[in-house]
Amino acid sequence: MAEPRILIVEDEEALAQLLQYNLDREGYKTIRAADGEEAMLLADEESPDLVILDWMLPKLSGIEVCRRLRANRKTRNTPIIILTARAEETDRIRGLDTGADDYLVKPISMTELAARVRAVLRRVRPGLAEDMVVHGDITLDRVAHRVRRADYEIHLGPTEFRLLDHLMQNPRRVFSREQLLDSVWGADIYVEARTVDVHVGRLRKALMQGGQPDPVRTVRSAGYSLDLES
Amino acid sequence: MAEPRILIVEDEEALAQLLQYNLDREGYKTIRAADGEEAMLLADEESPDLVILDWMLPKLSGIEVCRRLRANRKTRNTPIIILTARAEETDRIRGLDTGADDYLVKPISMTELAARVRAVLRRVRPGLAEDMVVHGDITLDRVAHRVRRADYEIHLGPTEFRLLDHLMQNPRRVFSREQLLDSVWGADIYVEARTVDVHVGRLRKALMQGGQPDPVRTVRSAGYSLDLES
DNA sequence: CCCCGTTGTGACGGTTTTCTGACAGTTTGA
DNA sequence: TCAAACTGTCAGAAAACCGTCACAACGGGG
Repeated sequence: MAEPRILIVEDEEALAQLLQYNLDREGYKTIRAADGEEAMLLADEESPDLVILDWMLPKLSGIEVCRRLRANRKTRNTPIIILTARAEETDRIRGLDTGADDYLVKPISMTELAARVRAVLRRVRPGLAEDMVVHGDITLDRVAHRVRRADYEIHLGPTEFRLLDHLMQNPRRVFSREQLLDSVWGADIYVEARTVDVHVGRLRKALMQGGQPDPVRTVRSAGYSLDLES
Repeated sequence: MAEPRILIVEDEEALAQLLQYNLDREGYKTIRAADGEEAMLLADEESPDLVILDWMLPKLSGIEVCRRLRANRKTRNTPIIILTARAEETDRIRGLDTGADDYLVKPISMTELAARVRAVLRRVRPGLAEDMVVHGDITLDRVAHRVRRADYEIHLGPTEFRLLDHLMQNPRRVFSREQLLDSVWGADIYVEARTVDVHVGRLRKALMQGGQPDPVRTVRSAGYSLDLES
């Protein structure tokens, strides 16, 4: 579940496939919706990390999809990149004010699209694009798949690794068990919410080798967060 | 929270003043730097919420400023909007990959600039706009689930946390016990009205660690309100 | 100044939430 | 193919929290 999931909302078959092909190659997981209604459905079910949205769509217009995504609590903070054929300024402004994060004018350059996607994702999930994440004395290396803490080499199982990775992307932020299940385990797979506790426990034990303080904070009836100091 | 501060990095006097004038009118506080070195200095000192950066600058080029801002821990997450005269795609990509969040091609439309600024700030600052509440020396962070008062970290149980959260949304306003029960406990669940007293008491005790004055005002036969000073 | 409705607070039993060790099934890699 | 590593679930223990009560303290009107 490490790679970001991107929802592509585009009715033109050819363009959609082009987008999917290129984004797949960049290491993203792509989902496709052919019209506005399907988009809303998938956005809710899959909770993607980014939505690429055509401005002209059958059934629901892009602007409407945009507005609804912003209105829905679950998708409120999901970034949106708009694809538009019309380059008029008024349209562009309207898009940004509806809550879109960026837009691209057709015809689209794939290199530029990739750059925009990286920029937007970096903003929303800082550390995602980077190979290393550091928080306090904890270092996580995505490439080497290694974790160190203050001169200790820490061995983590796959799940604990992804869990720590996710927590480190937004340090100090509290994630509910459900959120963690969604983003660490995956939105589709079902496991007991209590399972998170167990893995947090294992993560703690691993990270506390050598008498280091507990880096995970439990927030009663809310979830967990990565947080050194106290 | 106070109005967002914007650092404008632009060597052309005329354009700089135009930008300042318009952004001031939109309710932002603006700071001005005339070259790259001054920009780095001010960015570090003032830690603005957003940087508007000309691509062509004396002393330090825009791309260099951009890179350095991203390298500095303090300014790493500060959003950057780039102003460029050249519209070549390669340049645009380079800007975004260096860590810029958006760019505008000169000549600049002020309406569009305002829209971009709004869009970028909304993305980056949900933390200050709605996820954090401040009243006097008390700070409540909904995302990190933390409460601080004048350098003291305050631990609150779930109920006290929600209670304080609610009181802070309308400081100085008096809430009756029934209102508090409705909005903090929930309209459906029934508990004794006096229970509010107990939790207010616990909240007070927690908030007064370190000899701080009592921030909760009791209004006889009416209710409670959050109110520093008196 | 006294009375009485109102509020503050320590104590306490009960409940909810979290922690943790154990365990059985599954995957992985040599 | 087999052992080691990993995973999810569960149940009991521990911890944190909750609501209620009893009584003390308070404060304003009479």
